[in-house]
Amino acid sequence: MTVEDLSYKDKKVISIGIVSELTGLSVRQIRYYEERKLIYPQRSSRGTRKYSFADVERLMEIANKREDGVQTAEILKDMRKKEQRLKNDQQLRKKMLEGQLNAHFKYKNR
Amino acid sequence: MTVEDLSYKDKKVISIGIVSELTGLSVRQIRYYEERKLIYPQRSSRGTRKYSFADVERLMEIANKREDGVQTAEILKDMRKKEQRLKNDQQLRKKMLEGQLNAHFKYKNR
DNA sequence: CGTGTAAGGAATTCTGACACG
DNA sequence: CGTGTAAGGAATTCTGACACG
Repeated sequence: MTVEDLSYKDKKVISIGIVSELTGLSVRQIRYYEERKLIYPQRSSRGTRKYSFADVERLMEIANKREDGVQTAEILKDMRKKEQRLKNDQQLRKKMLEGQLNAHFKYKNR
Repeated sequence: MTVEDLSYKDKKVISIGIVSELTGLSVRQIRYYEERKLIYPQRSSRGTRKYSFADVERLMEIANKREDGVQTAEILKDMRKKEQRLKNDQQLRKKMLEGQLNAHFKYKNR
């Protein structure tokens, strides 16, 4: 996946009506999930909401959980946990890389 | 690039207003280029045009050529030539692959 | 809590046409 | 040829609120 492709996934260009078609959710539901901090659309100059493909996928996950009876507050907690795990993983990888670099320079410079 | 990423680039989900912002072209210009067969948006259920990121990139190419004074008829010809070259290349590659396979089986089976 | 709906206003989109050149 | 614009209508989007539960 190139940098350009990433920008496709995260570029906020889809209007709420299309998102509704794509996800099967009503526009009312989509706006409500925003109110509950589950999703963050961008606003265009005149105030209409714009979503990315990543947002659409996130909304589909939310829809699945809601169908299983999970409340929005619960979904929010799960998402925050997931993000935390991701951050921890990234820090761990960073630390391991630093360790390798240190070991490398110890051997090389002495 | 995975199959999913391809679908992002080619999925027609962007309304003409956003395309106008993204490309700097007026909606009048975008509709006109469609009239001249340079671009093929999809129509939603109620008739509004929907564009993909690939369409947006194509429109930016068109904009560049128009700035250089190239007429739409000329741009259309160039695009058709380009597509033809692409097809020829693909056929050539296919033929070469077939040749390799033939050579392979000749040695193996006799 | 989560979602539907009617309300009123603003902005978008569509088509066919006239204008300029 | 390529683009702007006014025209009239239809559909979208927005917000705050009431309703149900």
